[in-house]
Amino acid sequence: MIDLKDAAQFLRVCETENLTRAALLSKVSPSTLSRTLTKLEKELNVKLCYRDQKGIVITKAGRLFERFAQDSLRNFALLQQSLAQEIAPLKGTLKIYCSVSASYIFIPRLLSELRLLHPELEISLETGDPANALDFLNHDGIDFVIAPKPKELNENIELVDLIAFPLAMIAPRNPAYPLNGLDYTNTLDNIPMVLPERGKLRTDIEDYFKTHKAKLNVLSQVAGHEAIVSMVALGFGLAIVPRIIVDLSPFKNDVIILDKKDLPDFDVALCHLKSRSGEPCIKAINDLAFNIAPSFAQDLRSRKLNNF
Amino acid sequence: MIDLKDAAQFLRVCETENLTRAALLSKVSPSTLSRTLTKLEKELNVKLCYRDQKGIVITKAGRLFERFAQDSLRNFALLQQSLAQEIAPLKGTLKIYCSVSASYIFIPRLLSELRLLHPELEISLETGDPANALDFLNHDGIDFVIAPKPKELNENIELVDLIAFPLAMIAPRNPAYPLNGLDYTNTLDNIPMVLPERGKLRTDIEDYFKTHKAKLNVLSQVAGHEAIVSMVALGFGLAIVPRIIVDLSPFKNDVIILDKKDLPDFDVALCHLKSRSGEPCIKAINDLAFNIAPSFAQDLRSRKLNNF
DNA sequence: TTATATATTGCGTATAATGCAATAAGCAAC
DNA sequence: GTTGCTTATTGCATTATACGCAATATATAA
Repeated sequence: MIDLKDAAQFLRVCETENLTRAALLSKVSPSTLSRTLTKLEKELNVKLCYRDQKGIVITKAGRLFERFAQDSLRNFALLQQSLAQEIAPLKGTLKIYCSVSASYIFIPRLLSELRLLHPELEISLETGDPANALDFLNHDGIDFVIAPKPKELNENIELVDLIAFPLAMIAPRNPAYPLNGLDYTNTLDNIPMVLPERGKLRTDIEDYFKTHKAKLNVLSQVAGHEAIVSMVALGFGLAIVPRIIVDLSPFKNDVIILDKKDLPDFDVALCHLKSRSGEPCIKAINDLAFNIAPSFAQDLRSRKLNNF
Repeated sequence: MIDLKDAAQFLRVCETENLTRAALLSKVSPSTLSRTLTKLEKELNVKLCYRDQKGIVITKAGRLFERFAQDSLRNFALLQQSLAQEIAPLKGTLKIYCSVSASYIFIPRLLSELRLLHPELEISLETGDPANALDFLNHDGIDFVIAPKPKELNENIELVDLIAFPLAMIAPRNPAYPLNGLDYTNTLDNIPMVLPERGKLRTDIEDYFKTHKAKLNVLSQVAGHEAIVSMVALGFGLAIVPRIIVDLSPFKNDVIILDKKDLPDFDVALCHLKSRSGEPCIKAINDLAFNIAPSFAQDLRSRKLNNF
């Protein structure tokens, strides 16, 4: 019989029409997803999609199953909502750690949903440098951290993807800051950069320069993404930051966004210790985050971020 | 994530409120079903039913999940119907073997559904003694048999339950046949019985007398369930037959149905060789039977049996 | 008390799922 | 053509899961 997990994977295939990407989205290997497809087809006795080395094309039967999968998963989400009200409301204190940047993007919606379901639950929010946020899970009694998604997944940590922020490269708008006459629109090499002191964004930027074989000229190092925008606005150099940080900055109009299409995304996730996955509170929060994660992307698109 | 197989098992639990019986219906062991319940509860993070040595009581959350399970499985059945139309219609010849009794109960609906889906498929129907019908699968080129469900499941045979016929004990109505003055309403011992020559019904009756420690007095042996009713009507003895046979018999008004509540059911199933489960045609017919099996029970209740 | 019925759990086994690495095959650029 | 990139699939070894049997614990009935 059909497993909703498999149905969800098939939906990713329908969206992307690309097995490899769908596998990434589903957090399984392409081989697993390939086998899921054959399993579904054997179970349903129908060809769901034509597949060859060119890619994937969903069949008519596949579209029928897609609808079924969508309905089922929507119903399941609704069921979870209904069931949430049957759960004994959680009590105690929930400790969340996140960066200032993240806090005002995710926390409002997360907490307002949480208050509805579990009014008794006290929430303690700590903000700080996200660079080594994951360490807090082990030592500081923190239940969850909202952190940049680490490149290689830690064995002990379970996470829910919250959002993928596009990165943007920014330069000062004021023509009075010519940055020594460098033509920074065409080359990266040796451009003076304002960089975060450390953390995931820092290494992402270093990697980006490496793949472009450009020398990274670190002009100044700053703690906190927001401050970076200010520095750039004042002509201290160029920078790469999540675009959302630019949009929300009071200096937004003092920088220009350069056209760099190959910048990676800056993925943010809600993380907790895998060893605690069984605890009702951990599971409840995790499910909640999983359910509302898609709405963050919507919020991002509509620039509706903290009007709660 | 939820597997529809588990959801179906939970539905059986909701129907019976009894783990052991639900396990039987689902064809799994009670231990498996028990673990399915805990798995579902862990997955959904809710208590679905209270369970102790007295039995099972479904919770409010359980009822919510029951509705979800029903919806999902209904949608799945609808999906399968839709997909069936996408399948390349089957060709060739399908050979079915069944008893005369069974043929006019199941075959009409089965074949009319089949014709709709696969007009090209030729159907060859053979009728005969169901006693050793299963042997036909091995030797006689028969694809399916409709047969009494064997007590211990054969390793090589896969089956779909079609219906459970209640058995009924019947006696002649005509007071001119006092059967030697025996008070057969209170005791079974030594009552003159009309029995089928052999087959599942025969052994079921023998078992029934054994558990009641009553001597089985075989007055006459008859081939064919229908004829048994005639014999009883004519005063040759008492008999135990599927109640449906009585209801459909032209001698229906010449026998009376005795009040025996502990008679077992007479289960009928559609069987095929497990080794052929992978063949598209076998799978299609099997799925079709699985989907329409519940309607047989409805037909039985409403006595609507062969108006097709 | 004994017998029957209930659900659960320990344990060994069988089945299935998973990811890695290798493979095959199309496509594009040179 | 050839090389390099991308695509999906498959062999293989590992791990996880599912399963049923048998034993257990507990309640109900005789």
